[in-house]
Amino acid sequence: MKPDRPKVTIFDVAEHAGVSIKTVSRVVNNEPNVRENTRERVMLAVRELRYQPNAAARELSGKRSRIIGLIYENAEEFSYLNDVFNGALGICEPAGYSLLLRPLTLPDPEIIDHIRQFATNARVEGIVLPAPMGDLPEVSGLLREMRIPFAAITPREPAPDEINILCNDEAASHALTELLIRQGHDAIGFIKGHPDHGASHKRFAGYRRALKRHGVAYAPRLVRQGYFDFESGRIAAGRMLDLPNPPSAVLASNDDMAAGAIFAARKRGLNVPGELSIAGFDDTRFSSRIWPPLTTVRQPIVQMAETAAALLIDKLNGHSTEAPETPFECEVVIRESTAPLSPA
Amino acid sequence: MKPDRPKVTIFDVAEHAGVSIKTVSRVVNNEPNVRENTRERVMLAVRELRYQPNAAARELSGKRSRIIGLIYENAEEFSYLNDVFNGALGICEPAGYSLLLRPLTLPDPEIIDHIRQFATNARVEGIVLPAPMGDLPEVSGLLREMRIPFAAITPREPAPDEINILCNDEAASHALTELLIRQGHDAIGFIKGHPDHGASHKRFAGYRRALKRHGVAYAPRLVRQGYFDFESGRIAAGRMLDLPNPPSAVLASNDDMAAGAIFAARKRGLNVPGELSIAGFDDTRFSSRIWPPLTTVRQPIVQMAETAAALLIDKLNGHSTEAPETPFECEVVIRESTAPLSPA
DNA sequence: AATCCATTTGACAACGCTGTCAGTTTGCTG
DNA sequence: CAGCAAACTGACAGCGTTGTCAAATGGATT
Repeated sequence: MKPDRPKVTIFDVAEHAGVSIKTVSRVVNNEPNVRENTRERVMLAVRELRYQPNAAARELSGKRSRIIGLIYENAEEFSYLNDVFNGALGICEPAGYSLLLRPLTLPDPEIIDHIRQFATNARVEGIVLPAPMGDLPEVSGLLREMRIPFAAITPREPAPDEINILCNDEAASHALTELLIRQGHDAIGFIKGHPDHGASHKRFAGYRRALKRHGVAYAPRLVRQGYFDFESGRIAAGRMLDLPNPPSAVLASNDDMAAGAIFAARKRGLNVPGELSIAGFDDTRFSSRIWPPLTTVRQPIVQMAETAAALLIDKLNGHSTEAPETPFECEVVIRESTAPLSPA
Repeated sequence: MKPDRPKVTIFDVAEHAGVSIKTVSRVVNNEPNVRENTRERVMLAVRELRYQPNAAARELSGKRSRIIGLIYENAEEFSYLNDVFNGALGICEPAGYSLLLRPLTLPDPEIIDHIRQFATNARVEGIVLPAPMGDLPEVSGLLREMRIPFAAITPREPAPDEINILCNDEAASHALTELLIRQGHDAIGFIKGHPDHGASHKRFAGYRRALKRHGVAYAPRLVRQGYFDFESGRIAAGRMLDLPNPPSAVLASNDDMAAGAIFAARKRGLNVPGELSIAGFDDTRFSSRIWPPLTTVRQPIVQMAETAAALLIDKLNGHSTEAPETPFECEVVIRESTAPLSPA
């Protein structure tokens, strides 16, 4: 059942190198106060014997599990999770940390218990909280109370001493809206995101600011509530399109809803972008693969997750957390789902 | 930095219940030979003190890490991974296991070292290998040599005493091809999948068997090599469509390539399904959200991953692994990307 | 009541590492 | 070359469990 290879322990290395186990420990953990000469001798023994420290013993003795948790909403709609996983894993791996996933289905009345159990049972040292987990006050409150360091990836105001990774959603949304206005659209529909996500509000704010700046009247009838999923986008867009004076462009708060909007347009025989321009947000994997390819906003999710993990690990290791307080930059990606307002 | 709550240890519970620590251990681990009376007393103490066994100590002493690894190909194209994660996590969680992810970028010349390190360093007890990891002989060979139990999710012939989860790819492909033939198509293109994936061969075999069975001539010019990604599907389909006598239907070995095929058709101004029927395989999340929604084959990935994890855990716990030797059933999902051959 | 097993319980030694602290060596200073 | 601080090194005690094996208990049988 278990590997047969006789386990090499710290004692074997110590003997081989002619030092005490403590010295081996020092070398392996890069602690100071070891003569260069000695260090090399130990390193050699480590390599020759292929010594791999026993993680369980380390944890038991040193109180460091080297495990980081990642709690996420288990909604299949949020395709950005893959990027989050990849980014975080890419940092944890070389830093000697393991990443433990914990999906949660929201809303979850027992969320507190679930997280508490995850934190205790899986003995995680720190936790990464991609949106919308970082937006939930009960979650961040619990972790704060449990004194478990965490890094939230969400556009909320950074709390003091807490790691918070954000990007300029508001500005990107502003830019995207501006693009549509410049293309001649003046009846621009907006599909809001899930109200519990910080990003939803930022994106809506950018839209409104752009309208105001360019003197386009804000029409509440052209704003619909969505929930970041395909279906809600399809329904919200459908309602707007069935209006007496439908919009000539629709801005959805994410790509899933934009895809829903395209679907709704197609069902009504509308040509996109000829008769209706549609833009999304996120630049998910399939945004460029549906027809027409979506005009959208690309966020550097992988980098954001990398930064979250890196800062968290720094913090766990007691380094001063030099948070980069400038938000990450989003980028408007113009594809074929948007076009200048046709004279018709 | 760390939770302040004073840790409750097995000693506290023992004292509280008036028994020895060993008895507490027995109760907590559901071992036999404890008087019912005693058991209840201990359980009570456990609950009152909210005792949670220390995983590191357990592992150090008992040699059981309760960690399962999941090694996967880090190709963003394989959206079925989310289902695999969810299925496996759903089983591991309640069984008290943690799931550790290990993405690998293929081809990886150092794959052996990477896996060896993952297995040792992360001290996993067993490993889940979704396709195409289970298809790589060096991977299964290494795990066999290291005596690490694994569960492969891939359509290969089950090795004796090894857990192998598969579904009837071949039959599903046969059914899908048959559907197109019944709709009047007799020039049906086929885009093969990545040659290193067992599924590719099964799917191609089903296609050929259906052609033969219905007396449709097999035309090598209508078969192109793809690699399961969007781009390769787009290119392969493009080549076929540019042929003097293009096919009236194209069957792609997965949905990403089918999406690529739709894209290629659109670029050439072809109406799908009016002038070209396209079908895929996998029923990924966005298959029903692109236009036209894809006719495809749905595999019960979540269930397959659940079964893989469950059987693996059974094996780790020494239970007889009653492998369900009947493959899982795929299901043809008919949507709007396929239509009867138009008389034109 | 004495005897004998089967069942139940407990004492104690691992498990492999890091923290503590004391002991040893080294390199300077005067 | 003694004297001393600073730089190294090592002995040993935990960390919280489980495995081993001996001891205690209880019930059935003489």
